[in-house]
Amino acid sequence: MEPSAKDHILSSWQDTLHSHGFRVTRPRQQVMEIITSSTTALTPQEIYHKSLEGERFPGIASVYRTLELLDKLGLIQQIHQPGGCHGIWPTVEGHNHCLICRNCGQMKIIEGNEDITGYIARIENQTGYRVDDHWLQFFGTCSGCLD
Amino acid sequence: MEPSAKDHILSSWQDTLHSHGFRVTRPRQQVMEIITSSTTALTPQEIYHKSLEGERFPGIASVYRTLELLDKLGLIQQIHQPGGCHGIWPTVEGHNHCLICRNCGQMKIIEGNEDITGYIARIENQTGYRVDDHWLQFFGTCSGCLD
DNA sequence: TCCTTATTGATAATAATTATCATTATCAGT
DNA sequence: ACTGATAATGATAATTATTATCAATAAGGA
Ligand SMILES: [Zn+2]
Ligand SMILES: [Zn+2]
Ligand SMILES: [Zn+2]
Ligand SMILES: [Zn+2]
Repeated sequence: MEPSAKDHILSSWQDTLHSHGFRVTRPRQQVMEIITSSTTALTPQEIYHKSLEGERFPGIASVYRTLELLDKLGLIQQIHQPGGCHGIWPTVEGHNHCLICRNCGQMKIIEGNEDITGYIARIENQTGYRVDDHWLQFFGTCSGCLD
Repeated sequence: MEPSAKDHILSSWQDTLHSHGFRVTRPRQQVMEIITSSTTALTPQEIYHKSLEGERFPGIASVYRTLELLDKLGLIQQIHQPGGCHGIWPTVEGHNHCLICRNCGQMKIIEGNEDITGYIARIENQTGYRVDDHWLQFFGTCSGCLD
């Protein structure tokens, strides 16, 4: 069985930890494993509760500490939704947009290649703002939930 | 002096409260006044602390209760940002996007007339999702902060 | 003005996050 | 593989944000 995308992210994250002088500990591995194997953006509490399913699990403080570290290293990002805003998801290289199923929470990352530069230029002219970033996210129903 | 846009929103909100059988009380008026006169999206706590500047002010519980009511009536919405997600802002009629200054927090609402329907169709084909809504928000620097 | 009752304020309870510190375990150096 | 320095953990206390409770108050119709 070839290594999955998840395994690739996991080992890349461990390399990043090591190369920054951070230790790869069991609690950190557990949290990273949960994040990378999820199909939905999980909250810190959800990550903690998932970890309880194992026979050994990290303390809640270590979950938060790991998330803080992964965030500082730019490995994760927060996903915002109308119903809740602490969803954790691996950072994807380059500009992108996310697509979330309202029903089951399943997430997809859309590699961003849309052209809204014209729209942005118009907004800058209208408002006098200089725009340097944007969030574009889509909400809907995934194919599984459509059936 | 002609009535400002803020006064117009305020009296419209009071009408909405009355027409739904809710009383227009002093605490509610204070919270509504703070929200409608702000140039930035305020958190519940910020709204409460601003209210303390007056000689009489609502209890923190009434601030939350008022926000809950305004939200239920669709009069306010939450503004999400990388740094924090409980910003309260008056709802604007129709589809729109928001533009936030990273430096001072000043907000502008852009009446949404962008054309991303082609992009959405492409995403639906790629992913099998049905997309029914989206968030598009811009971050940058306002003209005041550019000087 | 009076009366009904929706709403408030004070505060307790709950929930989420952060701080503290003695103990544990990673991993570089042998 | 063993050892030691110390980064990191777990348990728990502290802090912060939000919600629930309930007797007292005040909005607004009669
Ligand atoms: Zn958010
Ligand atoms: Zn779904
Ligand atoms: Zn500004
Ligand atoms: Zn739009």
